[in-house]
Amino acid sequence: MLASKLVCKTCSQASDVVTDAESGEIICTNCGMVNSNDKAFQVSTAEWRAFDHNQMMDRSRVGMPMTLTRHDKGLSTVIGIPNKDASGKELDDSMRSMMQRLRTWDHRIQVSSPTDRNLARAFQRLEMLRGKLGLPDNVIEKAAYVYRKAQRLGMVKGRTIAATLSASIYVASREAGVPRTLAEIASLSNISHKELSRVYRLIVLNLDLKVPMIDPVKCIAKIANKMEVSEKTKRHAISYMHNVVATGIAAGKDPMGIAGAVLYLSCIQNDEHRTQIDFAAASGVTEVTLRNRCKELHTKLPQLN
DNA sequence: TAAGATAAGAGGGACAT
DNA sequence: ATGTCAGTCTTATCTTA
Repeated sequence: MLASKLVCKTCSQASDVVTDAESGEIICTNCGMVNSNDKAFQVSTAEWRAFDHNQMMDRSRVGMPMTLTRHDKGLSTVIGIPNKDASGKELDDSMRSMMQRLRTWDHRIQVSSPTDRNLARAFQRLEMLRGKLGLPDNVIEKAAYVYRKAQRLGMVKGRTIAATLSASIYVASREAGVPRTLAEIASLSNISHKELSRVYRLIVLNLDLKVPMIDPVKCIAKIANKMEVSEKTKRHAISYMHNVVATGIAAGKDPMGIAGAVLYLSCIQNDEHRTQIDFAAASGVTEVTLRNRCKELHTKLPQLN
């Protein structure tokens, strides 16, 4: 357990907040509020205030910020390589060999349990995928959190780390409202779409998550950026999409398919000629699906076409 | 060459057994 | 737990303009 001073948003007290070292859950010691993310708390700013350089140096808290994306949450210390003592003098032979033994154990203790080894490997992979997928830090942290929980529930057993991790990333990006499709994540992490979606459903089920619907308006923005359509068309498409969502046509359909169709029709209306093939590729659906969505929009919302 | 149509097949959710 | 069914999406192929 790690303790720090935070302001709980539930009881508004600057109380001691305890972080569960296992799950990363945050507990307010004043009102007992348990939260799975730190949005319910804000860092108490009072003790950070500094009015001159000396105070600032005095009050700065050194060290890396805590992160869930390392198996030890980035809190461990490591015995360094140079064989020198604190004053910079070379160590004698017996001390030198002792430090070597300590280094060995230092390393063994840090990544010792099977759980830690698993997490270490998973987060190594997470770091690799972060760049490929272009995901912001909050999504990565969230993914690490979801993975820890899944791991604790024994869900990685019998499955690959890669699949569970990728599913965690998908969950995290959905929750953060960053549109990434299952297919995108699957192909970048070299897992089959099928396996990924299976693990994803399992995680949602076992962790009892309520993953929000992907915002179709965000999908519009994503496709529009890829296709480099004009600002005017984009705005047209977004207002169009609001109408579509209001009628409930979008329910049960792939939001990327809908977004692609809406954007395609908006382009036609604004005399921007693009092919269905291009839109299908940018949306990650087939032309047929795109056409079907277009047809539905034509029949169900004729006043907007 | 782009768009439209059709058919077969896969995978998953809802529901009953 | 297992099977069935309706609905969705994909792939492949052919036709139309």
